[in-house]
Amino acid sequence: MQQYSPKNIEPKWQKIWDESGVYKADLNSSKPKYIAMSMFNYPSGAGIHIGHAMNYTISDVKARYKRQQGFESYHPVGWDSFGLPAENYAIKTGVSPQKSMAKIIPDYHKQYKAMGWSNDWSKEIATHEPDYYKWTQWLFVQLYNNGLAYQDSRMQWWCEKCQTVLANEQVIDGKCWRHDGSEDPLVDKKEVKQWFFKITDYADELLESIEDLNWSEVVKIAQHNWIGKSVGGEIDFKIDSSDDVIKVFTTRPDTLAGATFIVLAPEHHLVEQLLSDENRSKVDEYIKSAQQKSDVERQASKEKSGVFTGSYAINPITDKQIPIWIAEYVLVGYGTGAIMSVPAHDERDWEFAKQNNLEIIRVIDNQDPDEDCTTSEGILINSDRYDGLKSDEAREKILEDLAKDGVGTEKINYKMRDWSVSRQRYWGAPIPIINCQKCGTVPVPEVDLPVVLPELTDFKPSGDGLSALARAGDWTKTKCPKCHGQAERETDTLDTYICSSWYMLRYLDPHNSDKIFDTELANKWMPVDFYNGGDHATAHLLYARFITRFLNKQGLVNNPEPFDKMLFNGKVSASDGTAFSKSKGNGVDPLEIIESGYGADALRVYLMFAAPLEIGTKWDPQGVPGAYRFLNRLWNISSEYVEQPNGDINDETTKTINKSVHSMIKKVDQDLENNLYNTAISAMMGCLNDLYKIKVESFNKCSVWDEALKSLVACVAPFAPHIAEELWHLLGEKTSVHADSWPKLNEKYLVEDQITVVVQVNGKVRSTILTSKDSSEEEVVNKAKKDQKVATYLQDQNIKKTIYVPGKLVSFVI
RNA sequence: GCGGAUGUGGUGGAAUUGGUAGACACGCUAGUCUUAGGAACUAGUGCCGAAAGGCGUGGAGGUUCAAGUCCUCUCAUCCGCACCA
Repeated sequence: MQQYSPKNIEPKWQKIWDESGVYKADLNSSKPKYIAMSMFNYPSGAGIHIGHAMNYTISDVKARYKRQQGFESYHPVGWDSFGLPAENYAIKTGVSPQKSMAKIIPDYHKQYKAMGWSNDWSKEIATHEPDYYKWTQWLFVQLYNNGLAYQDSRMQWWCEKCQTVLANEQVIDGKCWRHDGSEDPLVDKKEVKQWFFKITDYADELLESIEDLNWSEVVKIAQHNWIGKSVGGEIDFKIDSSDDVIKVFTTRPDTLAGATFIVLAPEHHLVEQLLSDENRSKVDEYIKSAQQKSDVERQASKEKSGVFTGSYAINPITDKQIPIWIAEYVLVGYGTGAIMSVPAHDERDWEFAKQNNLEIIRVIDNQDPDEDCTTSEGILINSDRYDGLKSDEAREKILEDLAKDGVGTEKINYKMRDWSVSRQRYWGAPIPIINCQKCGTVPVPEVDLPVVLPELTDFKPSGDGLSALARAGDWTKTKCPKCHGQAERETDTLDTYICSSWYMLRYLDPHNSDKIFDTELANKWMPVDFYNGGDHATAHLLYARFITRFLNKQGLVNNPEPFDKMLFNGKVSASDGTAFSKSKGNGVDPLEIIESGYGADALRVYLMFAAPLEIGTKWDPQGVPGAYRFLNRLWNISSEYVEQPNGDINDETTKTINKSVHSMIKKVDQDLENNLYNTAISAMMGCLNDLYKIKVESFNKCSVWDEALKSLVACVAPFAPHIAEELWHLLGEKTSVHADSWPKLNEKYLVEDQITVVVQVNGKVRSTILTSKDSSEEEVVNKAKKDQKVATYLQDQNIKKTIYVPGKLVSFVI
């Protein structure tokens, strides 16, 4: 008998699968389709880590399960290969990202195959290839042509030394990643012209359709909050001794009379003209320090810092002068960048007023809570002619009156902002726009796509906030498609989130050179049946929804949503509960585990068994050996079995085997449908333990044992594909276990003749009795009473009450 | 602060509509065997107790014949958003 040795069997089957193409999906197949995938991989030089092992195994199990059930199952693979890390690496080393990707991606091929993932390699895509980004650019042009792409300015991190914008990631402890010495300056914010997609046009439909999504709740809630719809009003506050007005968004127009001051964001466009001379230097200093903080930092600090501008506005209800302040916690990006402060009815405003000695006026009187505690509705006070109105009446009335005077309007506001899609960087898809002095911004005609990214030797940004492409000389010079005059190419590139917002569609038609994808194929295969990942609850998942909705409106795909089931899986953290990190050296390398002899199968089983998928888990060094032991036992019983002589087994044993195996099948089926992988695996372990006990008594080659072992092997196959394939063949099968092999549940084996009934006395379990499944209530209760243990508790006392739950329990109350 | 969860043995975690709490696994203990291995197999393992029995799902109450599960209050931890006007 051979020992279980993953080192021998895993590479063997990987090669055979490669050659036989068992994982190649026929997109035109007449079989029912199933597509399972995990979030796009960004290829870095470090190779796959345990998080990848987790994510891709989850979707692989799903794809394999469906393939074994006879679905045309597609588990795609591709690379989100544009992006900042490759560019940073290129800047440091001078090696072009094109060259590093050409080396890195083939390494990933080996690693994916070593993990035993059932990817269809014939349809592999990579976003940095012109064949792919031609369509990313095409998509940009469609959005542009539909009025959904526009240019505007937004504040950006800025490094004075590099003369370039920085990503959040490139700002480290307030300094530029390349200029982080003690003499280097802190980074700053600067207004930069950018391209935007008008995702806010889709805010309502993205919000409304969330409830229909079959997604992990956490993601749905996160998206809901991210879109952040709030209904209120926009109110004009006239500036005293000026004709200008400050527009303010509020969800509480009813509290308008209590607005005792105005707060502007430091970047608000009116700040400059509001400053009195004595306040100017103080305010300038304040603004500068605010700009060195991230939005998060500005809003997180407990101190409600702020400065007075020296100017006043007029409250439209009370006509009182109210001071205009500046505070960093007010952001330009949300609402109008200005708020009316009602300290009496907003905790944050209250703190600000207290700290800065500002007036506080109560304008809502909450009724005595004793009168009606559930619907206590505030009544307006100190609000001039609105006194006595209920809050929600006042909201409407005040807005109505303001509207009549042309100084207010109803307004719906969203927290979500438009999607900034331009990057002043080299390693991305060039924005397909030509800047012409005469015609303005002109999209590149479809025949001229792709605009190929030239391979440079120097990848540093060009200063003045431009990408390295600004130095690409001839490349930038072109003719205007409209007037044919001299013109220049846009040198910004596209945000990589665009690449990943439509890739699921390209998976369905990866080699199409005429179209972004074939609509018929997309209609057949969309939406993606199963999608998972442990990141991007908002950004990527929202962008993919937005783009799919856009393509749907263009008539390119029927279904407006990209992903049917989306599982937001937990992460594996280090044994000490902290995140895995290179610098801490607490990482676990999946390939090392495989090569150490435990193999990919044991690693996969451990990861899927450790915890429910939606909950994270700590890495347990004993976990993989434990999973290995299970597989080893499966190996040993199968190897022993094929050496047994032919023979019969008795009816009793046959029943026991069938019952164990079929209840396992039932549980595994249910759990795989519901993504409860951990309990599916424990059901298989339980079944294997049963078979070990049975084989001591009766172990002959026969159809019952044959079926039992094959069923178990087939159920293990999605999790541990290599050992399953090996044993499947050992047990005499000629075709692969990875297609059309799923065992059929037969409920008749699950029927019980004898049922265990629990007997309670005064609510405590005192005994259990065995009864026939056909027994009447009377029979069961009588049997329960006679049970020796129960009888000692009942003694001769009166039974006040008897509760009978058929097939489950008898409960006596005495 | 707001929103969302989650609290079960030494550990990871199981427990349909309320109906035998602790499945499965790790760890540990004892034993068997030996081609001494990263074995394999067998038995045991919630806590207290010699046993009978009692106690046990963060804590305190409550509903019920019966509560991990339902209700009220409370404590703790984690995640998301981040002063959202």
